[in-house]
Amino acid sequence: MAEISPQQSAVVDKRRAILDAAVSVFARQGYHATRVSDIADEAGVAYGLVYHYFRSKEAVMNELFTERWSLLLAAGDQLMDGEQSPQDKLDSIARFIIDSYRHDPDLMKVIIIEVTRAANSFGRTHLPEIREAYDQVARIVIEGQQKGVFRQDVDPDFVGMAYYGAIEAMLSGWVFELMPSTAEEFAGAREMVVGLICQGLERRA
Amino acid sequence: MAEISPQQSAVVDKRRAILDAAVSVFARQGYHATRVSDIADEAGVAYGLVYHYFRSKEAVMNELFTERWSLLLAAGDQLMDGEQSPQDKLDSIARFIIDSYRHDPDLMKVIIIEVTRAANSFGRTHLPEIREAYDQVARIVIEGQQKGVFRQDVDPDFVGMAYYGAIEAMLSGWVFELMPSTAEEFAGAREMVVGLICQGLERRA
DNA sequence: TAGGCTAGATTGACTGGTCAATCAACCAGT
DNA sequence: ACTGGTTGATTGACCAGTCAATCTAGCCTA
Repeated sequence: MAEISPQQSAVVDKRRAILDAAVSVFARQGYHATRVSDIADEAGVAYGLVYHYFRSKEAVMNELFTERWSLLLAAGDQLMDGEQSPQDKLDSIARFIIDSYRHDPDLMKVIIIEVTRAANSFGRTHLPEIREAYDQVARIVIEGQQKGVFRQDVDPDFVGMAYYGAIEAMLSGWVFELMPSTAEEFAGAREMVVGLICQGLERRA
Repeated sequence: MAEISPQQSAVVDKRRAILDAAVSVFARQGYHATRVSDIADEAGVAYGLVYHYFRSKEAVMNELFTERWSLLLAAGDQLMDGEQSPQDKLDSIARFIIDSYRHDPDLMKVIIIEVTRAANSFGRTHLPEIREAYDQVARIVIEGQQKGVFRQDVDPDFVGMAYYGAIEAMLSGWVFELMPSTAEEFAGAREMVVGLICQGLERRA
């Protein structure tokens, strides 16, 4: 049989294939239960090739995390300069994360479970980048406080952690199918977290 | 005479020693990085004795989790019948968790990191018990809605997850020393989460 | 009271299986 | 014939769990 679909570039990007395979295997079995041979098999590639492109199994995971997380941080940075209200900025952050999940559930599942919430394995390693995301929220809170729309008696850093904590919990609910994950659910859930936190942050008359 | 437990006072309780040792080793190295021999060494006991008292390394962890989590659930159950306001009930739950952490930081660290947040290893196993805790919060929210003090447009189950998510994030901050953990910090942090969520839940005029 | 019997506690060397990582050989394109 | 991608069998380390041997304490019997 002829090839079903010829690759666009002359050389098939095996490195990419390995990363994509890793995402789906990690998502299915979890990082620890995944053997390097599982990744190679899923990618349709020889075992050793994984080690040609990556220093170790851990390096594969790190690459996956960094690729996506840097997008998230970039989106957050861009937000900071915008003209939106602090509430809308918080909403945009939640939206970006949830859209990431909708767009590539496996990848986000892996990142949340194996890195963000796995605070003593990969979470340890990537703590600085994770905190950077908390800090973005904190900076939005400070802005809201300066503008007088948010109460003064909360610690911005603290809100940063709590905000991400709540969003993570929500994603976990979808990942583990504790909650339905239809398009309406995604939107509804986002409005709920953002609404809950924003009203919680409001300065009172 | 029906004296207290026969040989418990004379003979050192090795089973307890093993559990206590496991807590501190798990807290120090994490579950996966802990060898059974580490636990035995820390307990000052032979390797094989661990298997005399426990079916497996995993069974040790399960015992630790269940011992403490059942206390938490019991405290929550007792709360439900009380006369306190919904807000005070939410506060009591946060207080109980934080007090648990103050009383035995290593144990709570292990439970949070290896079970509660490790949603695809032990978290999977103990999902029902963990959800039970979310449900307690959800029931409090429902009560608040019925009394008319909480807004109607939030899903109680959702708030349950978000509430625990926020508290977990806070504990993680202490565990990983991202935030100071003095007595005042503990109290201040509790007031902050509870205040944030309760104001977020308030029905508006 | 000594001696012997039993059950349970305690020991740690050993086994069996798993898997990350290596490496020498093999190809394909130039 | 050289370079760099590609292969997969092999190695070597690690560690959970087993097991047979030893110890201890209570307890019965003579």
